Amino acid sequence: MTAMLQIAPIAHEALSTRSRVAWPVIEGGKPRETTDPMTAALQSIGTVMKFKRNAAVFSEGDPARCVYKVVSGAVRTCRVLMDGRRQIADFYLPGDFFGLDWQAEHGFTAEAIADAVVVSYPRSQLEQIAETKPAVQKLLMSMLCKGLSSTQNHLVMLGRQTAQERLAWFLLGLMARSDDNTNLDLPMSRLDIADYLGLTIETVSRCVSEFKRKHFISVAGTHQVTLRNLDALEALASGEAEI
Amino acid sequence: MTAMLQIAPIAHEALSTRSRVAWPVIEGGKPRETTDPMTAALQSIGTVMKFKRNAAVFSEGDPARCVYKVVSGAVRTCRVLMDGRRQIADFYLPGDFFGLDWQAEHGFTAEAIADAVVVSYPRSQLEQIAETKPAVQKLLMSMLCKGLSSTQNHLVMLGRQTAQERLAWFLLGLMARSDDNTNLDLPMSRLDIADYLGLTIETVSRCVSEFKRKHFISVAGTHQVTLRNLDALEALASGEAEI
DNA sequence: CGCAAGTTTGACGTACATCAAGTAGTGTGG
DNA sequence: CCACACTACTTGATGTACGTCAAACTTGCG
Repeated sequence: MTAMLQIAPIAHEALSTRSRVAWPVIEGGKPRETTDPMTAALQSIGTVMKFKRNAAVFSEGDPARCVYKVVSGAVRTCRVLMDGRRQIADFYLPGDFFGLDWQAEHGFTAEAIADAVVVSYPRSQLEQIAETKPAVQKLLMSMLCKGLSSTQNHLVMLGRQTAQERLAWFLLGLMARSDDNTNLDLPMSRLDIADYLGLTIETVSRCVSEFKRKHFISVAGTHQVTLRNLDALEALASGEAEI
Repeated sequence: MTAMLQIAPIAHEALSTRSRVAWPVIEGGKPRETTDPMTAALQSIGTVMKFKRNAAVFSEGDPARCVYKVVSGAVRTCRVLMDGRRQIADFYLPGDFFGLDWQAEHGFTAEAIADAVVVSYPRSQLEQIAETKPAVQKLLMSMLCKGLSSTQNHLVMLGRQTAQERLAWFLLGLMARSDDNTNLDLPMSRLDIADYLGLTIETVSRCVSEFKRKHFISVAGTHQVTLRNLDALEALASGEAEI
């Protein structure tokens, strides 16, 4: 509630890693960024940073000084309760912006799911640009609105959907973000999925098995999923009757 | 996903009601609005509207043409699944703005909880004002950010908290919104609370009884609650150990 | 290869949902 | 003022979806 304005710097723990790891396949997908006004205006003020798997980009309570964009890899924002329960608010894939809190402090911790490259944009400079360029201002607003809207959908899912409905919703959401390709690469672990969907790892695993049995999906190597029956998945995700 | 741009007008069903009902006691509380730049700029473009209990201010899928402010009464935003399951995204009390979707369509339905008076501001005019007055622009951004932040907190609660923790969180949230007065008026029904917290009406009722038994709260007439042990409630709400 | 981390599967427990009666509150008309 | 109905809330008995605990199985990197 009270903004404490702590002076702790943005977490740079894993900034200088140069590990030669294969980037997640996700990066092979079509780049989400075309030549929008934002990209041009932002190129100059961005700083490239690298993070190893599980390294924090920023932590809950850090002063919200920057906005970030995923270049490669993937990022999650989450909060951990005192007894270890964790809720993931969102996943960010290449091209996605995150950390747009625009308040005194970040309310969530952001961590790299897989080794990630991220560009950071100082908020102060971003605000300057926005004041002179209404197009950028509007883009910021629209990004915030999209975030709000997706968070609200997440809310409904967590409040009222069953485990199977949650998983179907999750898979279709991922599909929509990867140009409606039914071949999905899940950069995150089962635990991440569970904490995103408000379930346990075991329940997620059981639902995946159930979907395989019903031929809704097929799985290769636990991180490659192919959606095989979109109609059935969509019926589940939107809260229609069980089969 | 696809913006259909339907031409249906904003719901005006209950606009012209003039029923002489006692307004909820909430209105007696301190007005949340001081003389901010927004208020001045907005006074001219606002339209006052009245809604009877349960009347819709706007419905899911309506074109998002206006932003609204509660003058008196209370409003909820919710979504109903096909089989009747309902999730309430937020409650809005006098002074609160709602409907700030800033997208093609409203993602949720907004309904009056108690008979309500609301001011509507056309988005087109609001955008004009914002372009010339950066202060208004910033206020819009900050309102959006606050909404996002509160939705994210809601998310964690729905994903990872127990029934008792949810109720404690809810009561403390209401308290914070009413100038930290421990005497709360709940304008909403037990069903509304249940649908906000992702529970059933019976579970909410049982938790209220449990809190009474433990002397965390005392209740008069089902809608007047007094918080009697803030420490215990805060410990619960933030996910500390059970007692 | 070989180990450690991640995932799946099974047996069992529990918090919350569901179903079903009650018991306030609230408003209406005599 | 009470009788009536109606809606909202509470309480109890029982069910179930998902969590927990524990053991096997896979996967993938050193």
